[in-house]
Amino acid sequence: MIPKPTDAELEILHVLWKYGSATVRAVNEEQNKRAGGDEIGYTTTLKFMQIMADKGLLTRDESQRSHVYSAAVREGDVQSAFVSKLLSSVFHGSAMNLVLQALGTSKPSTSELQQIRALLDEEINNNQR
Amino acid sequence: MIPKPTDAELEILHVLWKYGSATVRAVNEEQNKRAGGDEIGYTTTLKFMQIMADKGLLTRDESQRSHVYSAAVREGDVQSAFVSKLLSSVFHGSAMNLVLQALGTSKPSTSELQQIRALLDEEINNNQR
DNA sequence: AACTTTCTACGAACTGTTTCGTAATATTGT
DNA sequence: ACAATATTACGAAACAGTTCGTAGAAAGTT
Repeated sequence: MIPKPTDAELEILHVLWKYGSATVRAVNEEQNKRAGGDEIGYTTTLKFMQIMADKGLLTRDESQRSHVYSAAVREGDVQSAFVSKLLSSVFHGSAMNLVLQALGTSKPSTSELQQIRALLDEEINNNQR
Repeated sequence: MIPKPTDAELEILHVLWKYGSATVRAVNEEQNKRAGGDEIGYTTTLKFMQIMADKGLLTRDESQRSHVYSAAVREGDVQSAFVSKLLSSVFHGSAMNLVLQALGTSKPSTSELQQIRALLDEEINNNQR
């Protein structure tokens, strides 16, 4: 089972999922480019990436002086872990309620709704067989 | 904006949503009836309910010696807050991806899928107009 | 009235998360 | 070679969440 990342860890994972691999410096600069509020200190980013490597969320290549990190977990797996947690802790395990809430909360466009519908049809067909 | 409840607070809210209102004693007993692992101490439940009343998550009637608490937030609003947070922190704001992940993670039955599809069709029709 | 039980309030310990300062070491520029 | 800069590692402070022990007041029992 993969460890569920914290908020700060998720930010770092997003950068690494986007770029594939990166140094602490590059990740920290990307974070601060996005950041609205306070700047995130370099050593803060460093510390998290070290912790995450310990936890198994990241791998790193130490052959260069500036270590190069990569995500060790897939984005889909992390999303799945969060969805499972949310389902059990907030939705009594009902995926249907979650889906309805997601649709209600975020008003997707008609074309997105149709895409979801298409996926749903496929799913139903698979079940039938 | 309603404060996002923590895990322990959520457990208490579930009990109060179910029963409408309850004393600390009743909530604590319900929690321990469900609990798999360690018992939750009475004062632990009490402390949380006091904190939650301060935060505005609960209201309480102090006219009796045993104070009677009720949820001050609707379950749907709390679900919506969690979905919003999850969307922005894990799904880049894409409700569609969240829906797909929810369907993939939890394998709903065919009849549930059909219910969701019906809702979706309604939504699409509303948009068209 | 004295004893026991139940309740609230408060404080404090413990854990996990976030943040950064400082020290030690390596690299680069003059 | 020396100074300036960049990088890692470590430790610790600050904050939030969770858990409970103890004290004191109120109610119930004998």
